[in-house]
Amino acid sequence: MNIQEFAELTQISAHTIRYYEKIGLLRNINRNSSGHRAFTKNDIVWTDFIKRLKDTGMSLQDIRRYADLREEGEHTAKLRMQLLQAHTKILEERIAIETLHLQKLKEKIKFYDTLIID
Amino acid sequence: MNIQEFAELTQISAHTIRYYEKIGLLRNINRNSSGHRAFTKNDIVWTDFIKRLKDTGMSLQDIRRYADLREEGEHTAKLRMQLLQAHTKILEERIAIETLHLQKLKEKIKFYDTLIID
DNA sequence: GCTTGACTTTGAGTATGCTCTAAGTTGTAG
DNA sequence: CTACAACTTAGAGCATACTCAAAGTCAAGC
Repeated sequence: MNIQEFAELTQISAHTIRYYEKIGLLRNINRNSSGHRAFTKNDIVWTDFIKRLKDTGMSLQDIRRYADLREEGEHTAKLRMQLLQAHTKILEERIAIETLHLQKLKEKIKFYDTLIID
Repeated sequence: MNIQEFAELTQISAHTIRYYEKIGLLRNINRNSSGHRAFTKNDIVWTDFIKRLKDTGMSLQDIRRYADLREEGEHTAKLRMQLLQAHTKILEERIAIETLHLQKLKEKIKFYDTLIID
């Protein structure tokens, strides 16, 4: 599929997709005879994973490091798993903090509620 | 207290504190006879609240709008409460999404685990 | 009274993650 | 065969949130 279809499916702009390729997040994207990018289903799977890492607060630089390891092959699988484990730990901590923040905000709202009578 | 003590207590650099004042997050900071900022306990309470909003993903611009309303006085209390309610909703949604991401990452780790035997 | 150190201001510089522009190429439709 | 839309690249520009630099002020200690 071409870049527009891929952009549609992944919900990432064509600009950003090219940018992701430029900084090494996307690799080995096929090209057709006219030099246009030809994306595959595998590219979608990988891109969705990039989105997941990004949405959970991983920097593009760190995602790129993961992509580097992926490129190096099977022998880096254990290391990649460890990186993912470290990341889930950070994520768990963030969810815990956000849950606390949420509770505090709700307390503040409750306090506002006692002040406002109308 | 001076800016260094305040920076220590709030865990925000003096640079950033001045920046926050410049963009209107901090207001009416007292000054001593030499023109140096003299922070109060109230400033700490408000700054901690700024941190909470920021840590839950609110932009400095939106925090500034909240600060504007706060400055306008009591009659904006209801509106501020509504802004906070809207923000808690966004936060709840984000926590839900992150929890899903966490689950998916753990599934991927489990999958790595079946691949790696050593 | 002069040095020292912490403060002050204005404005410039930086990192991240896009986002867009300019100039050019290619493939299909009329 | 030419117009046109969609692609290509390199590189500039932008928003956010800092972060720092330069030049100056001020109070306390020697």
